[in-house]
Amino acid sequence: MSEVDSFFKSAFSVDNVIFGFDGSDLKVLLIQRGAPPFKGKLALPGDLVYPNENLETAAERVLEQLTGLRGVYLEQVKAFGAVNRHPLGRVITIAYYSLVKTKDYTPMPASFAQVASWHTIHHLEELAFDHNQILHNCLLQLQQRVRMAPIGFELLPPKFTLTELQQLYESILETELDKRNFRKKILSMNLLEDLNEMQAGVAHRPAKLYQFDQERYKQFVERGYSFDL
Amino acid sequence: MSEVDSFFKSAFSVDNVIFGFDGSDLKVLLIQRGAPPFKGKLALPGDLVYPNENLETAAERVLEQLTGLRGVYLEQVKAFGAVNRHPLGRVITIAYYSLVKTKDYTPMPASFAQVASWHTIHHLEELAFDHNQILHNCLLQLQQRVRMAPIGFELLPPKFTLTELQQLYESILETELDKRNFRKKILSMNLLEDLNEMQAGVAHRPAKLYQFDQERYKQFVERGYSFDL
DNA sequence: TCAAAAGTGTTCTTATTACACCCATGG
DNA sequence: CCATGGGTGTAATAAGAACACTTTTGA
Repeated sequence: MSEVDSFFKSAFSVDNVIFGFDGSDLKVLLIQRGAPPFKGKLALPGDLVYPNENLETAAERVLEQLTGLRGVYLEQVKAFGAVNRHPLGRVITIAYYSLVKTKDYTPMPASFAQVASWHTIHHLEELAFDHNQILHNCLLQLQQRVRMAPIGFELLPPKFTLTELQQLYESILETELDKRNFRKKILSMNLLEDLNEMQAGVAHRPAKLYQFDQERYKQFVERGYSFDL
Repeated sequence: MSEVDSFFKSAFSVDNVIFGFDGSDLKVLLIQRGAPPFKGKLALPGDLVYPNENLETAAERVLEQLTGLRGVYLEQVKAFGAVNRHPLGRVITIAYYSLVKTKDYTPMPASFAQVASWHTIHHLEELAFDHNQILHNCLLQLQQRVRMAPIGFELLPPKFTLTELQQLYESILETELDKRNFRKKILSMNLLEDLNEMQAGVAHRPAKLYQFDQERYKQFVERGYSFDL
């Protein structure tokens, strides 16, 4: 084999950290591996990238095969390429994270997965490959992202309460926030529309429902902001 | 060729955006390509990654072959993998940026380069491959980084003036800063040590020289901060 | 009537901004 | 003596942090 050929004895994959929010906790969608290596272990959903496929397309494909979802929020984090990260050969992987509304998710066992299920982010067991490290890096990037631009629209149902929004921020940032200060700040951005509707069927005073102002949401995504809480 | 084999008909490379600061402007070290494709065009220094080489090691190697420098600041940004980004085949590249003191740099024509030289970041001509896009992304990441942790130590000589430090921030962030407010803020961090030395040989009132407090610098790098200017 | 979460303002402290003049040196 | 950049403080404004009680509903 010529030297040049040896450069082409490697493959690349994408791995996707799919975040969801169930109303109180930030979750990640993991699969149980159906084949060696690491058969039976929990892992991030991922696949090899086809030779004529863009990286982002591959990440979208993995997501769609697993969840049936298209057009969701997806962002590349970085590449992981330690020589021995894959036991069967040199495989570098490009990590993405995506944000999905858990209610839109309908389980679809994909070719690369036997079982997919939601897991709480914190205190996770050991995952296959270097996936703990990948997950950790994606979480860090999400935590940075949430301070620069709004992401609630991607993770919350169309109508939500301020407490749900606050819990979303708290579970992403792993911190507690002051209720009054949070409301003051988020409402002062004019990002939310009061729907003049109430929660129903809860065993306490019902909360007002809000939705995002789409125009303003887009502006914030594009121009960014600093959201110190 | 089997389907599995076709996954291994691809290669990966690293490309390195090497930033330097000449005392007034932020610069990037570019090479003139000595071989096709894009022969004669300016490009980021980069190389294929050896089959048994870690990505970061490859980025360090490119940097050292070009500049002779080891142990400098180096950070991965992301992967670029559009199907047609390389005219000769499927090559995805992992982009890094590094920060060097321009005075430490001694030109070393590497195998992959005929000429290397510093260029101002803004208003660059068209580069080979997708290198304009890569450079732009690396600059964005540097701009974010500089708000989270100090980077002056990597780019400035051991002794520097407050005005030099301010010009560094201004050229990275592409903005103008108020002199008094900048000094107030940076000095209040206790990050700088007054050396009780002065500039000499300048045709104006000589400036005080400072150096970084190594311990405190390390703390800030690890714990981060929010540096809004 | 109890439990549970919703909703609501003010004060204090801290950080940010805007702004203009005199000083020390080399040529 | 002139040109050049170095060095300094204050007042006004804005943002952030801390904090406790009343309301509404279902069980």
